[in-house]
Amino acid sequence: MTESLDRERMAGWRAYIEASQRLFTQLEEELRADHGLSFADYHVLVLLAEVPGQRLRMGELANRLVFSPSRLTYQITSMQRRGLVARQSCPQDGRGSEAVLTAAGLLALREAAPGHLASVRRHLMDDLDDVEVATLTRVFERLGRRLRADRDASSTLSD
Amino acid sequence: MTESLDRERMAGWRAYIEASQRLFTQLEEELRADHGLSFADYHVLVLLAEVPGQRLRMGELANRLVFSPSRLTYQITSMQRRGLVARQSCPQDGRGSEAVLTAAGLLALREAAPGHLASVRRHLMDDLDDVEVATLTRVFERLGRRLRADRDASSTLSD
DNA sequence: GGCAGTTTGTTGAAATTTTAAATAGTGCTA
DNA sequence: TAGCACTATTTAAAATTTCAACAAACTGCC
Repeated sequence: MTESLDRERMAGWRAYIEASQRLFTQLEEELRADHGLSFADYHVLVLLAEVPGQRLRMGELANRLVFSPSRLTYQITSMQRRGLVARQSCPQDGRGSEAVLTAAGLLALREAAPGHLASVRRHLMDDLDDVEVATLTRVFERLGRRLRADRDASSTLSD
Repeated sequence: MTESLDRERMAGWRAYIEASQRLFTQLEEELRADHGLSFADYHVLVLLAEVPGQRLRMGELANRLVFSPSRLTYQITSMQRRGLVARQSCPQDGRGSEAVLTAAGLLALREAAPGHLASVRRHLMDDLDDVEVATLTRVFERLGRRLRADRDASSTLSD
């Protein structure tokens, strides 16, 4: 009984991971072909655009993206070269620096977003009914909260 | 109205992608730390293990993993070096080759699977009720089917 | 104030991974 | 059998990621 329940859950897991992998690959391809942006590029632009001042500390950005510090440095340097973001040293903390969305970055996001969101709708959302959307949202918001909490907890283990 | 519906759907999308990214990162970390396997390694092992003869043509494997041919060659060569798979030329088609699961590969999978599946349960499945599992399964099986169909269709466009 | 210990972010070198173009070998078909 | 298509690999280059050091700046404490 637990056995068959497990099997059902594992089938769900398999379906989830395989379809997600495929979906992410597909979306990244379209984003790159149509707008020259990687998934990470796009995600950075979104995160910066929706925050007051359109700026975030490197550390905070790394947390949200689940990137290592040096990986984020690389990512931001690359975006800086393309003019999508700028770097500013942090007023409050001389060690820190902030990534700031540039006008070009905002423009790039505005150009990419409609097409990208249309892809998301076409590949995923349009096929879901309201109950499914609600369940999906609930499940993944819960999961996200829990994973963030886990991460915070494990980084505090050394205390 | 369509407006607010869209907003709900987009919130769902955001939650889904962020939590999934976090989950996959976490699971890959554990898999690598505990068993020295990448997600791709593990996935190859699973695909080979569950197919009769424990062997798949390179092309078929590439399709299932959504890998380019040369990327798969690299992946399999790496696993071959570690003794997890072997290569055999295909009897039916002299051009082709097959990746075959080795005893060591099967062993590695058997060692890794319980811990990995436990992680999956702990991070994701244990927190879902039956209705949520059913919805998740249904949604992603449908999505997977559709994405596979899309890919097949687009590769046949040249006809 | 000044020192020890942290934290923040970057750097540079190395390792890994991915891509793109060219290639070798085989199958199919006119 | 010639020509074209298909399968997979090779090669070199590019892109990405990690790791270990590092510098600068903050903290708290004496």
